[in-house]
Amino acid sequence: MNEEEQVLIHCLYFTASRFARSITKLAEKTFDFGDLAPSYLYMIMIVKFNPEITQKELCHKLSIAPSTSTRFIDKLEKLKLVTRKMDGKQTLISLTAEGEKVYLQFRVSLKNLFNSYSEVLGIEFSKDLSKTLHEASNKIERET
Amino acid sequence: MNEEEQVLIHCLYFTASRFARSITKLAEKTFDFGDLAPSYLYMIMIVKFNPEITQKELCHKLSIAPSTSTRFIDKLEKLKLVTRKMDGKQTLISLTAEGEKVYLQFRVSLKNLFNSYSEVLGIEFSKDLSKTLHEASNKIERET
DNA sequence: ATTTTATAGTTGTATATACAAATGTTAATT
DNA sequence: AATTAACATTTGTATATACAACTATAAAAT
Repeated sequence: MNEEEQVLIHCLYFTASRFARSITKLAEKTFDFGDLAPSYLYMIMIVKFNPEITQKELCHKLSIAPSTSTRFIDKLEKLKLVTRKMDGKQTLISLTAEGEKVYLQFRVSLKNLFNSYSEVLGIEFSKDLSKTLHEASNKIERET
Repeated sequence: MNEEEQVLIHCLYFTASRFARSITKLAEKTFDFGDLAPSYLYMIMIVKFNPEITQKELCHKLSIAPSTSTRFIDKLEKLKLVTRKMDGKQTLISLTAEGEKVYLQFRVSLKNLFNSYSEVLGIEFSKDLSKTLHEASNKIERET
């Protein structure tokens, strides 16, 4: 193995970005929701479990920037999947009935996605890796 | 832990994207190259180790789409860090003297980046995780 | 030799995402 | 009560990235 490869393999920034690209491609193939990219579906899920969640809290749970959340919610609102309710400084987000329906489909797709990558990477491996990444993100976000 | 968190933690698409965002932020803080985002630096490194590399090969080594490579090279060419040489269907990419200089600085920054995340995640952990992600990407790209 | 097919790269267009500056709203200080 | 500071969200703008359609070149098949 040459030096270049060594560097690429050992750089977590590089391997992590590449891995995210690979698995995003897989996710987009598996999730067939017309216009909705996978990230929107996670937002829907979080709202499902936290009705009237504040936008700030949503950002935190998804690890996205506030401006990104505004754009996501704009789109979901236009599609009539969530509603905004202003409450002083804050904005509370909830699902519409249509949003609930999409959520149910999403859960099915999630299983499919899990099966797709588990087939390639192995079930236990996938679970472990996912947990590891989750914890590593927490550490980085806490410490920086 | 509630169901929502369970789902988020176990979905590799989600944890991988989030982790990539976290570490990209760290990388952007560490790499201070004015206009050049980290990905460009990796491209420079690969060209450094493979003078006259074809664009296709570059795409493969970086796992990026051809159109993305065109845009990257456009930018690097404009900054006079690489040169294009047409050769039939193919385009060969090489570093300029200025590109070589940037490469050297980049290697220093890479060490800094490694130190940043190793401090938070641990040295061995970081190395292992990086290797794991590298291999997992390979598997996914091979099998899909 | 001409036509067809395959391959490499580019261009148009779209999207997720971010940061910085602006806006609006509540809380704190004087 | 008036001013200031803090906070939440939005808007403007930029960027990495992708796909699909296009162009240009080379290779293969007739």
